[in-house]
Amino acid sequence: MHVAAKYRQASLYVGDLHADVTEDLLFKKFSAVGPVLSIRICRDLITRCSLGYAYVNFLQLADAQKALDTMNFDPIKGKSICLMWSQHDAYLRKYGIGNVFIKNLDRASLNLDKSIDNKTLYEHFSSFGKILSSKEMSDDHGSRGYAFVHFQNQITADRAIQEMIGALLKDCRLFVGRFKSRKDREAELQNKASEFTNVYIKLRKKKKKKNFGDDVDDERLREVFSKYGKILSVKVMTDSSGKSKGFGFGSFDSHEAAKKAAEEINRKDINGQLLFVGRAQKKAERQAELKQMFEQLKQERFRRCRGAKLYIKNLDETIDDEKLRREFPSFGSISRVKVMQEEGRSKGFGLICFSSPEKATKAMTEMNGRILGSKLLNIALAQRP
DNA sequence: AATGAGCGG
Repeated sequence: MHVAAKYRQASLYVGDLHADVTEDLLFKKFSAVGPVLSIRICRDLITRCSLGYAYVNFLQLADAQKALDTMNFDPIKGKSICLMWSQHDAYLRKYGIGNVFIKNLDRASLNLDKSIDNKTLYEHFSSFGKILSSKEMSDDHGSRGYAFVHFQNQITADRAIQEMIGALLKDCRLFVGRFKSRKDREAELQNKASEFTNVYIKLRKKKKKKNFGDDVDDERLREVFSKYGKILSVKVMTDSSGKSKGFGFGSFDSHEAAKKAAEEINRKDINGQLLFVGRAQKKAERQAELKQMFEQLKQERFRRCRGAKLYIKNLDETIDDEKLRREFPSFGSISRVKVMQEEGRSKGFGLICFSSPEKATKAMTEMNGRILGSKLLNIALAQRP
């Protein structure tokens, strides 16, 4: 066997190194398990700054194994090192075969020494077979409650999953499963969302009455939903005093029923109020969607009003949107009128959008300086931002 | 609830 090839077998990759760790320091540490042939910390060619990883080449394979078994996650200069067999083939390193995801780990204790948790995890799971790498994810606040253990082969990984799923670790019932890439996971969630069985229901906004009347309770909601299929549960959300928050949820036993309910009740009315019914979303998802819709609306409005928007200043306090609109009737279609308000009171200025710049200009020349209520109108073309 | 990142001479 070629010399280089021989030593490569006893070569360890050392990652997560503190920038100040030196070859000397590593040599002292790893020589404790057996003779070390060479050590190299990889550095930037120009600055010579540590790239945060190194190779430790042992003379004996058994010593490398021993280092891996006993020194993984040991802190050097306060930072836990991460030991792996040197593997130059990026495909083999990154490919997801044998990679296991673990969640619901205990994160109650703010454990600043992350090496302990990592060592425990590594020791626990190495009883199933050879591990390429493992890590419990953490941040400044401690464990994030999930981890990865990458086994050398899938059979071992599946056995570990089978044995460890539902196992108790520090009072936490673990979830263990095959690792899924972000892309796969997103696709899976998308799939699940399209097969929804939970629906959200509320009244579409009106000026005064925003939500359900107080007369819509669980029973009434059950009635509304009942003709679409078997209902597992309904719930009108209430505040701490038991008053309806004006929206609720229904859970069906099948996607078909939920879909039918959403399609058929949406835009129908209940006690004369128009309803919104759709797939129940998580709050963050709903908020993101609303935000995006609002942005789009704003942009559309901006495009439509380009060059045709007037600012009206010095407005009498008694003038609201409707009164302002009525004062500009003869200049063609007005697409939008808005009197700016603060706590329900006019701020004394507003804007009007016309269907064309010509109509806006005409309106301005004819209306500027006119008296409305008790004040002289001050009109200007809105500046392009 | 949560699905990573890392490889020289």
